[in-house]
Parts: sequence; structure tokens; C-alpha cells
Amino acid sequence: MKQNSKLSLALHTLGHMAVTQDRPMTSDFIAQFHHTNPVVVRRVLGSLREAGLLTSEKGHAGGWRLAKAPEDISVAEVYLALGEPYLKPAGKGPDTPPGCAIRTAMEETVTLAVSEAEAVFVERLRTKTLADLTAAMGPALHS
Amino acid sequence: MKQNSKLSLALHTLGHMAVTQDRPMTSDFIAQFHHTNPVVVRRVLGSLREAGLLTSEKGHAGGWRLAKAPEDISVAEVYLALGEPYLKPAGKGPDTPPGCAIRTAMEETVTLAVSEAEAVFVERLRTKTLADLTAAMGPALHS
DNA sequence: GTTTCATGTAACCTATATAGTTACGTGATT
DNA sequence: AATCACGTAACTATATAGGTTACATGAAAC
Repeated sequence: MKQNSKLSLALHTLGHMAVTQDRPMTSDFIAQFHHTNPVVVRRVLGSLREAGLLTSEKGHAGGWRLAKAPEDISVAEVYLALGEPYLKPAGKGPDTPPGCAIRTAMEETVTLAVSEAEAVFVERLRTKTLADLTAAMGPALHS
Repeated sequence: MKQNSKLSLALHTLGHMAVTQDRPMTSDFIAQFHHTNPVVVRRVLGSLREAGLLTSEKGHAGGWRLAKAPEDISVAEVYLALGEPYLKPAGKGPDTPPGCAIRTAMEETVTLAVSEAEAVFVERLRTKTLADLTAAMGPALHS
């Protein structure tokens, strides 16, 4: 795994689950095909469960399942469920003095632009569902 | 300083320079009002010099100067000069297998959305110049 | 011409954020 | 009762960014 990898893991997992909906997926299995750790998988998917995108069950036939149909889950929902925007506002260190008007003006400008960019980002993701993505590739599904 | 602070430092500095254009500013002075280190200042401003936004001179009356008038420098130019987008594409770790079609499809979607968001971000910054920002605050300039 | 001042860079150190790991608990199924 | 899988806390490892030191170069002052 790497840096901004929560979204990557979440989408990769949901993509596979959209294709294989018959039985639940275990964290261990997911960890294998994403080359990461089961605990990390649980941490990330836990956020998605809280957002109502997944359900989890313990025990023998346990594991993770989609809580909704793939056509009812947009990529934006997944992104927002993780609660971690790509775009973080400029250098807002707590060390900001806090009295420099010039600095404040500059950062307000940047923060505003970031907000607008993020809105566009989410809007683009909102139009894509899991079903759209898996349908677009047909039966060529390995790994 | 903190995380994404290069842009913060660059804009803070250029803002002050737009107000005080008469004499050059030294890296030490800049480091003081931004609460950072002179070497860091030189590293960041070096990028701006390469982009043609600043000039630097050594020696007794040396330091940094704007290479253009404040009304001819947009915030976007500053951002682009730093060469480090806020938005980095999703988890593109080199560990990508590279053969999973599902994963690839998911990441293409995200990458596209990121590109569009970044375009909006730059576009917003393109309409703001240093002169716009310093003019908007009047003579209330401390720190 | 030598001293001083400022930038230019390389090399290294440090702090922080993030992912990975271990360990142990809970509930469900066999 | 044993097994399986999630739930979570606590710790470790690592990658990145910023900070620091050191030294070189060039320009102005003396």
C-alpha cells in the first residue's frame, strides 16, 4: 500500500464485491488481493459500514457484503465515507501567529479555490456507480 | 511550518514583497516573519526564480525582488512554479500488481476526477493577482 | 585586497503521518 | 467446546517533509 491508499483499497474491494456478490468476503481474502494487512482492511471497511455501504458478520460464514446494489453506490459516497479529503487547505499550521493580514488574505484565497476544486471532484465521482465501472470492463476480470 | 506549506510560504512572501517593493528582502528576514528557516526560504523561492517570478542578488544590498509587477503575477503562476500539486492521484504504489482490471478501472476514474478538480483549482487561482490581494486589504498591514 | 554579507547547495537530522503488525476480545457457526 | 471472522487497542516501521549545519560563490563595503 501507499500514501492515499484508503480510497484505493475501498474501491478495489467494492469493485470485486460488485462482481462477486454471492458470498461474503473475508478481510484476509481482501488483504491478499490488495497486498496489504487484514487489520488495515477492517479499519477502512469499517468506515464504509458506518456509512451504510457495507455490512459485516462474524463467525463461520462471516465477512463483508455490499449493503446496497452496485448501481446504488456512487464513488462519491465511498470517498465521503472515508472522511479524508485529498485536498487539504494550505499550510494551516497552528503556528500561524495569528496576526498577519497578508498571510490571512493569501490563505483565504487558496482555501476557497480548494473548496471549489473539491466540490468538482465529488461531483465527478457522484456520477459514477460501482455498476458503471464493473460494467465498463465486461467479463475480463482477473485478480 | 507545516505540511503543504510551500505555497503558503511563497504567497506570504510575495504578498509582503508586493507591499514593500522599494528594497530587496533577505532570506533571513523572510524566515523570521514566516517562522521558518532561511534555507527553506531559499529552496522555495528558488523555484519561483526559475519560473521568472523573482530575482535574487548576492552581496551587501542583496536579497529577493519581484521580477514583475504585482498585477502581473497570478496566484496560479506561483502555484505552478512550485511544481507540486495539492492533489496527488490515488494509491499508485509501485506495488500495483499490475494486472487487476477492476483496480485499474477504479483508479482511472479517480485520476480523471482529480485532474478535473486540479484544473478548476488552477483556474480559480489564475484570476487572482498579488495586486488584487494586497489591494483588498488596504493599509492595514502588520507583521 | 580583505572582510562582510547574502545567496546556492549538499548532506544530514528530526518530526510527523501513515501503513503494517501483534495481541487479545467478542459473537456466531459448526 | 472449538473454530472462524470481525473489532480494537497498542505498538512498530517507514516514508515524507521540514529543519539544521556546513561550506562554497559572488558582490559590495571598507
